[in-house]
Amino acid sequence: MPKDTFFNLPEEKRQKIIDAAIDEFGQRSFYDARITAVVEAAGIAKGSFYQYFEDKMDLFKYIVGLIAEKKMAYLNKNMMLRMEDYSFFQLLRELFLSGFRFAKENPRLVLIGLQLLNNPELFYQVIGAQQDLAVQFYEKLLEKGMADGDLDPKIDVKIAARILTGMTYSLADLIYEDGVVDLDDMEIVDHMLYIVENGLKKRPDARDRGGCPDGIAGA
Amino acid sequence: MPKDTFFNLPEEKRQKIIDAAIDEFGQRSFYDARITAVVEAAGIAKGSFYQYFEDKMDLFKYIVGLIAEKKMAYLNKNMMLRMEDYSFFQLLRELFLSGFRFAKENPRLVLIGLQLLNNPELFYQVIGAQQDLAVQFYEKLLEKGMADGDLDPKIDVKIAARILTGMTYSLADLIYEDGVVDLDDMEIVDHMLYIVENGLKKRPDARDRGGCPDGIAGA
Amino acid sequence: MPKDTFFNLPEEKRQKIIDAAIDEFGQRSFYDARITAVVEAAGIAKGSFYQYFEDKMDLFKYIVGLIAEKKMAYLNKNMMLRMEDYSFFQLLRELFLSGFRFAKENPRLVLIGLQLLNNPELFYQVIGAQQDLAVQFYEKLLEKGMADGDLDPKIDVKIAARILTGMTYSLADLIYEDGVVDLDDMEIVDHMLYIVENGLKKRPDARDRGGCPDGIAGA
Amino acid sequence: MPKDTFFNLPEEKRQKIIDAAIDEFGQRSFYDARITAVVEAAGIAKGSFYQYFEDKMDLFKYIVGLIAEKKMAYLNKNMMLRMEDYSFFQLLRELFLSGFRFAKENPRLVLIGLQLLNNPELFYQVIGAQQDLAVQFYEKLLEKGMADGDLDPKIDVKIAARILTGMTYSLADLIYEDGVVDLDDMEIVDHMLYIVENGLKKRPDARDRGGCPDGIAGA
DNA sequence: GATGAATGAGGTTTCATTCAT
DNA sequence: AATGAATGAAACCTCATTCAT
Repeated sequence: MPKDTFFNLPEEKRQKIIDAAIDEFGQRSFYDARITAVVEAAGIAKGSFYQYFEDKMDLFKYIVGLIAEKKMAYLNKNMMLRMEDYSFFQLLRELFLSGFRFAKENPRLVLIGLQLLNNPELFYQVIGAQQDLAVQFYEKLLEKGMADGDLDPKIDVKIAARILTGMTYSLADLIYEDGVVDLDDMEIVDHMLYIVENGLKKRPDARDRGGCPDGIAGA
Repeated sequence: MPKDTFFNLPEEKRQKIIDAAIDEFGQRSFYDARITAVVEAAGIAKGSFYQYFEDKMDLFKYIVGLIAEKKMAYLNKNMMLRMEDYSFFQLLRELFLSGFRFAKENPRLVLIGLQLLNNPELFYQVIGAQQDLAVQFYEKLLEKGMADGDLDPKIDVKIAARILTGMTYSLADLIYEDGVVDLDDMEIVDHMLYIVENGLKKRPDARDRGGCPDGIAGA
Repeated sequence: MPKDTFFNLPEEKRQKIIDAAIDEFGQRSFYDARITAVVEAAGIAKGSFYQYFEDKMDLFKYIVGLIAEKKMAYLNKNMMLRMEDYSFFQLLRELFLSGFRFAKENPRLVLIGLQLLNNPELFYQVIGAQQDLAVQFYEKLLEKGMADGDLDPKIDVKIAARILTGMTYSLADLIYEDGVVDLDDMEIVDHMLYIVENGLKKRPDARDRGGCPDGIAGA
Repeated sequence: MPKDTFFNLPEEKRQKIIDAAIDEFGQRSFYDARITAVVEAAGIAKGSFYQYFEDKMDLFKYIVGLIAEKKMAYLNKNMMLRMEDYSFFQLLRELFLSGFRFAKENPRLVLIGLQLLNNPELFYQVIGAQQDLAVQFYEKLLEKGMADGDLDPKIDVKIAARILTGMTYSLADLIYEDGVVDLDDMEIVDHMLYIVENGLKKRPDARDRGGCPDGIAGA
């Protein structure tokens, strides 16, 4: 956690430091990122930095926290507060859309997040022992969908949660490559969801597919 | 490329260096990885390292090449050579299975590969200008499946390719967390494929879903 | 250019660094000189050096600049500002004398300067594209002397400028070998000038020497 | 001195090593020159080098010796063997001409020589305590000229020897800058000699110049 | 005698962090 | 609270020289 001195700073200065840190962590890996660059961009003295933060990791954790917070803000709050009023697929669509919008508008922040995902050691230090929150959230959502009878009961919830989480990241990747997909935002999300929905939803005539997934195992 | 001197080394010594390098690159990012640590772990003099490799990047490229080579070896060669004899979903299953086995047996190597994926600049230096091969490969496979009439024609191939690539990585993630899923290998793959297959396959009565994905857009 | 931090240093410390640098560059070529030796002699931390200077070249350029500055200070300023009031040979004598005094009192500095002269590549990096200033200056001076009628018109100005420049360096050489010449400073200069003056000056009866230099060519 | 093994080498191989060494020492200072580069260019093994030479310095000394030898070869031998049959100025002209030709045809070798001149420490190690041979030679020559009555008796022999040596180097400098002087070789030498001759030669009416050099001292 | 791999000291440079002002 | 100079560990890399084959 940043020290009190940091939070006592005038809003403007604090923001400058945050921006500088995001810039640096967005361009270089945690280990490669330089406090020197941050303080220069923020226009503060090197010594001051250590009066606001314990060390480099302290700053990184703080920034990662901010990112998570900001990402949450992209969610439709009303919807999230009344989750029980929406169907599984409605909620899923909102999650994808908000993730997409966040990534589109904050590509630098996504990069920082991705860095964490693929560096378990770093992840452990920053996020601690807790499981990946996104996976947990999707698991909960899937359980609800299952309970509501929206989902194919043959699906393994844990695995489906992984797939959905992975798709969130795939979504992010699509941002970084201009022109790969020439649909507009909502369409991209809809195409993804079209596949997912078919993959997950309960269908009345599930019987015609036999004891899947075991049936597939024979292929 | 490593220098000739490296390939002239006794097998055992060469392997020790490779192991040391994999250890280091598996634990730290490319930029953070230390030649010093590699030579110490390998039990060679620092100067010797530079008689085997041009520099740190040279070593890294070599290791990445080894990984790609090893990963290829997990594929069922007969199947890949006669791709036209198999259905889309049969091929997909083989790809997932081989990816899964590789990840299961070489978790350290997967980590190094993942590092590349999320560092475009590094990726460019190591792999060169070529696009992500996995995505390209899945695109080709999907086009074939589409031509064979195995797939739902409403699917966007590029987006589906992303999803499948993403799932490959999700699969890898499952390795790192013991006990998250308590199914055995083939079952995990089958559960994933069950979802994917439902998501992608052509179904006779597609009409009952209306002009999806646009139909979904109204949700 | 050294960084501000260097100029903010207490005079004494700054001088210690300069002295250490001069010592090192005086004893070893630029490429061979060791920052390590400089910081040790100056009694500062290695890191500190890089807070004062960009790199080794930065330090070297600075030292060379100091030398040029110091050398200028040996010139009789009044005389240089009113060059038109003096004859060619009076000016030449002042130049030699100042060069001699500088070399006598700063033998280490002369060494560093000489190093530049015989390393065109280094010279180019440090001094830039400009021609050897000394040669240019002597050319100007000779042209003036020619215009004033002080010099033998048969002389080739460019070649004479080279000779004079070379003599400046010869003068410097005499410093390094104690006792080679047992005259005092002014006498050494006067003996040199005696030869030069006879060599260059216009003489009324130049006719009796025939079409020299071609006449000499027959010798 | 190189070891016997070196002299037992086939002529061709020996020459290749010499060429490689000259190339390297011509491009980089002694300290900066790399044995590695020499052995590569010569196509021999690193270990072999140390069977031919004691160390880097041993090679350097040998090369410098070769250069001196080669330079001597440019002198007109007949003339040098019968020095007493020629006048001071005839001999001087031959020396300049041979120096000029040598420099013109072996610019790389001159560079190596110049390196020595401006690094007293290196000079001492390579040439030993002996004085600069060129200066000594010019001193002898001047003494002879003086005895023969060719030279102005007011001249200081030691100083004149320096000037002449310096001019030899100036001559070398002129080689490196194409187009600075647009005369052909002999003309350049003649112009230099014209100045020198006027500067040094005895003139019948020396009286009209008063007690020079002291006369100049009043300027 | 020839080879070339092995060695390790030593060089420049970077940067997080401390500390005196 | 703010500053920024000082520090020194540690990184990459080069190269003369040795030594086993």
